[in-house]
Amino acid sequence: MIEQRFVNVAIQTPLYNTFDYLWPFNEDPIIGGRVVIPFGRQTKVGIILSHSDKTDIPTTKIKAIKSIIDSSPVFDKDMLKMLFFASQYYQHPKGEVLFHALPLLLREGKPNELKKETVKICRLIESYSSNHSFAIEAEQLETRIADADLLNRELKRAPKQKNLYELLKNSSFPSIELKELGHSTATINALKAKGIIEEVAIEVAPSEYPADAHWTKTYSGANNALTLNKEQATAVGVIATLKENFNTWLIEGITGSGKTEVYLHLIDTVLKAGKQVLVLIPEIGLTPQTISRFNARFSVPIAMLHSKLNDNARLKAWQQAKSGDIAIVIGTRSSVFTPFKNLGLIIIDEEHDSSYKQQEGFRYHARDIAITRAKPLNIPVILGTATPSLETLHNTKIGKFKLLSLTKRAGNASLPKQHLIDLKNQPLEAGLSHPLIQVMRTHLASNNQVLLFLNRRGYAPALLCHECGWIAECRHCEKSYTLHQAINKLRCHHCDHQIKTPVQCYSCGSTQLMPAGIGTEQLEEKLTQLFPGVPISRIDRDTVSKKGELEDELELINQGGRRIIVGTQMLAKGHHFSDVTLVALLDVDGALFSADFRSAEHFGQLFTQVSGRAGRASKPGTVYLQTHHPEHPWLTMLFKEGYKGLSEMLLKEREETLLPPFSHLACLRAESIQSQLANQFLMAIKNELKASPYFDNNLWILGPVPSLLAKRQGRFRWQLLIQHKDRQKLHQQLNLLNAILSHQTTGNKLRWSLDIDPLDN
DNA sequence: AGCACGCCGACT
DNA sequence: GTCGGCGTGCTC
Repeated sequence: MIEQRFVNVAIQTPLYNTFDYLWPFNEDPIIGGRVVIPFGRQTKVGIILSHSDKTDIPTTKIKAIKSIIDSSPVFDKDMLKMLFFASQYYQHPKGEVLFHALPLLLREGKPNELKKETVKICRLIESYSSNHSFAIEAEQLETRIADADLLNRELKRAPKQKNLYELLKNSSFPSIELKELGHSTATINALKAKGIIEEVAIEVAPSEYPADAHWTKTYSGANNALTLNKEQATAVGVIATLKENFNTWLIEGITGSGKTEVYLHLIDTVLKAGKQVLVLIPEIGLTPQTISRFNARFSVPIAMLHSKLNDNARLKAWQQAKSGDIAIVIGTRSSVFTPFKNLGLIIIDEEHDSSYKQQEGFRYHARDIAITRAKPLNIPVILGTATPSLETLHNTKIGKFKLLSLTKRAGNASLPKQHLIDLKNQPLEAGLSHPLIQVMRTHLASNNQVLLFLNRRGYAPALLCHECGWIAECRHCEKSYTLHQAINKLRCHHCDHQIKTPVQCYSCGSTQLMPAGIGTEQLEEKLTQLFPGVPISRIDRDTVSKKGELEDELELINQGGRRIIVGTQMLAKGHHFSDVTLVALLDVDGALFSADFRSAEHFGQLFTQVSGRAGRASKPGTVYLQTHHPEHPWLTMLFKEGYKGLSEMLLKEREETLLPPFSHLACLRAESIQSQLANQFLMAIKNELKASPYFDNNLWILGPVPSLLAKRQGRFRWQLLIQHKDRQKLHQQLNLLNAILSHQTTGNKLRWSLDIDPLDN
């Protein structure tokens, strides 16, 4: 009897099961390797998960693997295990999760080979090389010596050329990529002209470095490291001594306390141990300053994974991290799936940042994935932020994470002084109160810069009829259009719809249409009137949409070419302005009365981050906040005890109301063109769930309720909030929910998605 | 998600 | 007569 072999394969498809195939080859299947398979009428790429000599699938259905792509796995055991866990945790199909973790070219079945590169190198012309191991005949030896004498004479008055010649002669590499070593083209050309060296283009595979040139062998410590203060040194010391253990550390460091310097010192100790480092940063956090800071500090190969990288570069970084040729990977959310040969440390900067959560498809949280990855590797994870998320803070309290605080600002810079301006009954000029305008004048008069934060782009958030009260609304989203006066258009900020600004009211025909509310465009206009001749910079998605425009504008600001800076959310992160002495938040009242239970937390984080943009040792900063509710408890707490105090207060509230992190959430969302379909679908699901014999009565189901944005792009959106005090039990119920969902035939009239640990609700 | 099959309206 | 609309069902 002939032994049959079968393999279980994951395929990129929204199906929750994996598929068995006949293994028609003599060689053994490689777990985690890719294969080409027939799938329905299509041909697809699959990943082998396991193999066996039997299958439950009837033999008539079984098809054979078409071909083998990989001779070694694209995922190692740890990675596969982590991805299986993620698939289960986020209730997302295995195939989708696995393929999501691969670079695009590998998903498509392209070979996983290190692409050879053409490198221009210089080397000694044969007769001048001393690196021959074969026997040299006597007369050849004599000419060789003569050549050497000639060389010495010829290069006597050209020390740089001689230097280069000696380097090539004595180096363990017979050839060298010269630009890297800083030899001028003049030196190279001179030696070329003398017929001593030649320039050739050769093909090299990135991993074929001579073993002694690999960074693990050559790394001898960081360059230009700064001296740490006591707190920083303690943090580095504590983490470094435990770096062979899994631990999640929260470095809670106020703005300017030098978190990054702590990261850099720790990276140094990990690199010295020959291990690699993964640094995760928020979506817009990869500034040119960050890049140059890392490059200046570490003479090791570093990969920066940003959104504008092409597929080949992405694949190359993936391969080089996997082979161990790259020492440090710095990247956004998706970089958490980068494979490593010998990972020694994961750093997550600005841990509270919501861009770590994927908001569509496979809705993972990169911070939580990072922690699951680090555990079996027994390596530390470092979360750094001035404003920790309540989840993280809670984890430090229950001892799951270890807390390290940095409370001192570098160079003894003091924290900005904070003031509230009560807007009640105040006359306003484009949202600016007179006291604020006065303060601005004094700061500008002493030659300082002023930063105004207004989280609303455009001219005005609404266009209103003065006679009948009609508001111009996007019919796809049922939200008011934002007026963009410069382009004379009304734009919907929830979908891409835009129309020409109407001259007449659609309802009563009146021509008395007026902008309502203030956006950055209007604020900028007003400022040019209030402060004639003062150069203003407006930074929002409308003014700095193209790549590099933001950098150029920031450069201009830091050179002193701008005096007033107006900006949205974009300004809250990363960039520091050392000549800004006044920061003002113009209108944050919306955040105080939002329906989202995370609103207070996010507001506290935003306020703290924006405040941190200003001031330095010699020029202390001042922060003003305008509000109609100066007595609001969140503001009172924030001004009295800062984010620390606010977050403690909010944690207590969450505990009393049993909201995360004191319970766990999942959100089932549905949307449909038909107004009631999504609502009815969710109701039916809820009923079926409750009718199940496995239903847990401690599971709370809230809804169906309309989403915060109840209509978007012409679709009505509803949601079901699912909550349980116990994480494990929530997941048992989610498995049940998923079983119900998977036998649902919804067709294309309705779209649904399940979000575990949702951030927006 | 693809991709087929299948059953009803306006066209060279 | 048939081209093609998208409803439904399947993928080892």
